[in-house]
Amino acid sequence: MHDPRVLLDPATDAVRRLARRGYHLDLAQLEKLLGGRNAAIQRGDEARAESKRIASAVKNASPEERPALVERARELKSTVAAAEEEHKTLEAELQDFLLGVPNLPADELPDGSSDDDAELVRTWGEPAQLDFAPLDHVDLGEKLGILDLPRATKLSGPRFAVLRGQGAALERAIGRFFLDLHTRRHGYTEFSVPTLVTRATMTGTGQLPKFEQDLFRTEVADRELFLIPTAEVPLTNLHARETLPLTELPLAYTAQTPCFRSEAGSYGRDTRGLIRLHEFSKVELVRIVDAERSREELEILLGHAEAVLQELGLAYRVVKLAAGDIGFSAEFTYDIEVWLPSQGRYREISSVSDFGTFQARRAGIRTRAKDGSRGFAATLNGSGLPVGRTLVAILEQGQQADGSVRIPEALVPYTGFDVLHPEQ
RNA sequence: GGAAGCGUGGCAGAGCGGCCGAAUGCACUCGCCUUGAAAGCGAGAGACCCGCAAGGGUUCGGGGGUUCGAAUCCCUCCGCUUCCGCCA
Repeated sequence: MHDPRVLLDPATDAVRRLARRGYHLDLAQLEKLLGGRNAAIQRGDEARAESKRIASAVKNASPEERPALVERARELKSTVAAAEEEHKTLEAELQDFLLGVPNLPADELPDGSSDDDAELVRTWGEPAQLDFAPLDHVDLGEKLGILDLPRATKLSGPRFAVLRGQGAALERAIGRFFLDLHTRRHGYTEFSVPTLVTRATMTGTGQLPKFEQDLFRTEVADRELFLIPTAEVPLTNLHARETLPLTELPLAYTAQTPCFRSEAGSYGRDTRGLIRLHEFSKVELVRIVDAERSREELEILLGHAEAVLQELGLAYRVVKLAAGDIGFSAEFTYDIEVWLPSQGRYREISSVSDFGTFQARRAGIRTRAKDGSRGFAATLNGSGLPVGRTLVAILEQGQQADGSVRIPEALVPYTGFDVLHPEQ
């Protein structure tokens, strides 16, 4: 959420910047809502101030003047009530308006609105030259006996997966490897957090109110809870409505959680395999930092996500997303894309974003400097990494002519095996 | 699910319907002292909103009510604690 005054400030250039992501900002409407709200607050405050003066005058008033004072105080009550009513209405309208305004894309991002418009930052590792036709992860997984999609569909419908035997063990190993790397080498604190959260929590990070159709929603009795689409939601909101001393930042948090996504609107896309599921496991990285330093922190975070792929020896590239392609709450996003031999191209495996103070304003994550001055923190997050898509990359990049798959060396201590062999 | 109790500032903890935004202690900030630190001494400081400012308003779990006036009285919701039941 934005500070309305910042949006209205011509120096912000908000209309042009939001237009880059296809959002039309109605400045006139915003001005009207803000002005009306402030005027109502003023009126209420003035009337209330007079009430207070009268109230304290009453007890020292002579019996003759008392009735007039009490009468005047009674009148003021309705003035206050009316002003408050108007304030409440306009406040709600203003909030609705502001909650729907996306974050301002950073000027450094390329123009455009699709992943084709992304700008290549760097590539790492060489896509292996295979002297055989590569299988995709579904065929590999089935031949190896570690993946059972038909039975997943039997249990839950499309877009779910069952991993079996060494496949399940591999998933567990990958998650542990990620967490160990981030906690031991990158300094993250590991959390175990709820995967069902309230509407307010979802609003804090920007999933609500706009993207309810993307979420799984539960309702038991009169209680409504949402399944998290990413651990970003609980991790970032851990400090909602808190004031953090600047000296305690940056905070670096990580958690492995299941992630639930409705994938509404992606019918027919990536219907095969583990790429796009309603439920998948992911290790998420969240940083809560001094807003002054957010862009530097983004580079640090990106490095942490990249380190995972480097440790695994998986070829990937980093791209800077186009201004029109970044998420609602983001102002700057890098995507990390991993090489998939079966598709002959790079596919997104991690998204690393700087949200500036956008989420912090929604969630109320404040900072206090040593001199007492106050502000909002910046929040960042990145996948570090999703387990399923990593498994896909490991299978596909590690496949050999005989149908076996080499397990990355770094993972072997976690798996206890270094090769997966096809079942006969 | 049943019974009882409790919700005050970062924490602990006072608080007669007006003199309470709220005592006190700890923590905090800034000085002094010290080679440095601790201790000690002194000073300061809650948060949020409107306002260029002066200033004003809100805030004692949330909401509603009584009253000219409520942290203080009433209703209601929420949360927490303890006991019982059930349960992983």
